[in-house]
Amino acid sequence: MTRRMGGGAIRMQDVARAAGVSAITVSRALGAPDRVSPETRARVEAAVRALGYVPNLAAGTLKSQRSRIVVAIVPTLANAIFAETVEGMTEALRAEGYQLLLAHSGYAPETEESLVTAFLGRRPDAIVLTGLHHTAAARAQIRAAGIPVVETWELGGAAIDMNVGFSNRDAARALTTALVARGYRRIAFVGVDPAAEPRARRREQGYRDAMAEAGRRPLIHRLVEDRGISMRSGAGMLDALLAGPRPADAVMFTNDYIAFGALAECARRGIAVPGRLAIAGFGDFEVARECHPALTTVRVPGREMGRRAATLILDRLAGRPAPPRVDLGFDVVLRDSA
Amino acid sequence: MTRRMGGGAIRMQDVARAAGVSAITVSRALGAPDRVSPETRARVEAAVRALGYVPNLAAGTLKSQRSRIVVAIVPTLANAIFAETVEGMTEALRAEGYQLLLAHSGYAPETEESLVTAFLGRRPDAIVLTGLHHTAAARAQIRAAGIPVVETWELGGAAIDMNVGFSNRDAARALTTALVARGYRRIAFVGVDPAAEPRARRREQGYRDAMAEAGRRPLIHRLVEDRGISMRSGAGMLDALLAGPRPADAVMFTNDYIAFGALAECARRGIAVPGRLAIAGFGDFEVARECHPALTTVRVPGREMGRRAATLILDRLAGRPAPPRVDLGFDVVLRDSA
DNA sequence: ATGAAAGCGCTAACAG
DNA sequence: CTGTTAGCGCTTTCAT
Repeated sequence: MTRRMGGGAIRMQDVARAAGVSAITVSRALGAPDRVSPETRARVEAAVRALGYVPNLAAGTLKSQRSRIVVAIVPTLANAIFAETVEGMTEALRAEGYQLLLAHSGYAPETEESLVTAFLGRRPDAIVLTGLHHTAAARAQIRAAGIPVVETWELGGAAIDMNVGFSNRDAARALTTALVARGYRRIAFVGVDPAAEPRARRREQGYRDAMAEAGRRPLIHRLVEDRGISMRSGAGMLDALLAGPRPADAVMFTNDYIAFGALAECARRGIAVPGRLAIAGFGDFEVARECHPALTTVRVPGREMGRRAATLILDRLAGRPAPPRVDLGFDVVLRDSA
Repeated sequence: MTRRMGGGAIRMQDVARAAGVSAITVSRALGAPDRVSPETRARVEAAVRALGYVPNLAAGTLKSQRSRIVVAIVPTLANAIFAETVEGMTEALRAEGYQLLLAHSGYAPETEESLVTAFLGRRPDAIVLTGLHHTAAARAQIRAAGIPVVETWELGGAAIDMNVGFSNRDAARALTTALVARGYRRIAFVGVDPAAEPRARRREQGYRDAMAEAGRRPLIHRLVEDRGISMRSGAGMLDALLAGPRPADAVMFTNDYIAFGALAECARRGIAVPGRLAIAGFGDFEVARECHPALTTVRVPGREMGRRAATLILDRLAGRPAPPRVDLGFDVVLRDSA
C-alpha cells in the first residue's frame, strides 16, 4: 500500500508521515496517550488503523530495556495441576500488557536450567518458577539478571526473591491427622522418590509428622517412576497395600490422579472403599470431586498461586510494595472415600 | 566485576574485548560456530562463561528480522486436551532454539484476536492457532504478517496456511457407527452449543451422519454452558437422557470428561453401565482408560498435532517443503462402557 | 504538547 | 577466518 513490500513491515515512521506528525508523537500516542493532544491522538490512531500498524516490540524492548515479557517454567502441563496456575498467571498479566513465555521442565532441574538460560536472552521483566529446587547455575543466572522472581507451589526460607504457595508439609499433615481422627488404624502413604520431587517429599514428611504425633509407625510405599506418574501407577499399588498379614486400612496418595487410579482399581476388583480400604488424594482436582466415591483430599490454590505470582510481579515492577512471601493456605476436604 | 553495574548487562562487545576479538566474531562463535576457528571459538566460549554473558535476543531479532519465537493460542489449558498439544509443540521447537509465546483464548474468537494483535508485535516467526474459526480481523492481521501459520485440531478447506489435525466429524461418525454395530437402539448425543464450539459442532454432525446412515432419528441434548463444560455437566445430563417413555440406551458425549461425569453419576445412582445406559466419550484422555468401567471413546492425536505443527513450521522456515494439510487420523477405542 | 538527535545491542553486507 | 560499517525500529533525553 505504501512504498514497502516483500518483508518490510510498516514502521512508526510510516504512521507518523500518514498522520503528519513525528515518530515520537506516534510513540507517545500509543504508549502514553495523555501526553498527546486529543486531536493528534485521533489522527495517529486513524493512521495506525489505516495502515494496520503493529509496533515492533523488539525495537521497543531494546531501547527501553523493558520487554513486558514474563517467563514461566512449570514441571508439566499434562496435569491440570500446573495448567491452572499458568492460566491464572496469563490472565492477570495480560490485563497489564505483559506476555508469557512458557516451557515445561519435565521435573528435571537441568532442563529448567537450560530453559532459564535460553529465556533470559529475551530480557524478561520477571520470571516465575515452580518450587524452590533449582540448579546452582540457574539460581546464579537469575540473580545476575536482577529481575523479580517468584517461586510457587512450595513455601520455604530458601526462596531467591518472592515466594507464593502453601505448605505441602502442613497440608499432608492435616490430611493425615484427619484420617487418624476418622479412626483408621493402618494409614499408608504412597509417594514418589523424594529426591526427584521436592513437593512430594514435603508431603511425605507431613505424613510422617502426623503419624509420629499420633504414635503410629509410618507405612511408606513409593512409585517406581518418578515422573509420568499418574492414574495407572495408583492402580498398580493395590497389591502392595493389601498384602501381608496386616494390610493398610487407609492410604493417602501424593496426588489425586494417582489416588483415582487406585480407586478405580478397587472398583474393578470389588474392593469396598472406604469399607476395606479408605483412599485419600492430594490437590482436589476435578476428578476428586466428581468420581464415586468422591475423594477425600486437600484443596490447593492452583489458579490463585498463578494470579498472586502475577500481581506480586506487577506490584514490584510498578514500584509498589510486594511481600516476599505469601501463604495461600489449603483446605482439607473430607468426602466419602475416606 | 567489569566496569558495569546497576542495570547494564554484559554485551557482546565486552565478551569480544575479553576474548581479544571483534564483536562479530563473538556473534559467529555463538550462532555459527563452524565459521570460526576452533581456537577462537574456545576463547570466546571461555569469555562468555567467565562473564556470564547472555546474548540480548531483542537486539538480534531487530537486526536479523528473525525472532525465533512461535506464538500459540489454545482455547484452554485447564483440560489436558490442549496441554498435550502445547507440550508436543514446545518440545519440538526447543530442540531448534525456538521459544513459545503462549496464551489461552477461553474459546472466545474476540479474545483470540486481541491476543494475536498483541503477540504480532513480537514479530514471531510463526503462529499456531487452534481450530479454523477466527475473526476476520485476526485472519487479516496474520496474513499481513506473512508468517507461517498452522491451524490444529480441525481439518478443513478454509485454512489460512497449513493445517494439521483430524476429522472431528469422521471420528464422531465412526464412533457412532460402532455403537450402532454393538446393537444400541436409542443412541443419544450430548454436545455443546454448536455456534460456540466449532469442533463440537463437527462431532455432532458426524453423529448425525452416522445416525442417518443407520436410518435412526438423532437424539441431541445440549449442555447449557458453552465453556467451562466439564465432568459436572455430564452428571447433570442423566435425568434428561433417562426421562420419558423411551429413554436412551446409549449416549455419546462430546468429550471424555463430560462422559466421565455421567459415568460417575451412574455409579452414584446405581445405574448399570453399559447394561442400562452405555456411555461413550471423545478424546481418550487418561481418565477414559483408567476409570471403571473403562470408557469407549475415540483416541485423538493431541501431542502429535503439536509435534507436527512444530515440524511443519520448522520445515517451512528452513525452506524445506511442508505439506499444507496433514491428517493425523483417529482411532475408535472400544472398551467396557459401551 | 511536540520534535531532533542519539543509541539500545546486535547481525547483514561487504570487505580483506 | 576475521573485521568494519551501518542500521534494524523504537524510546530516552533534551530541547522548544
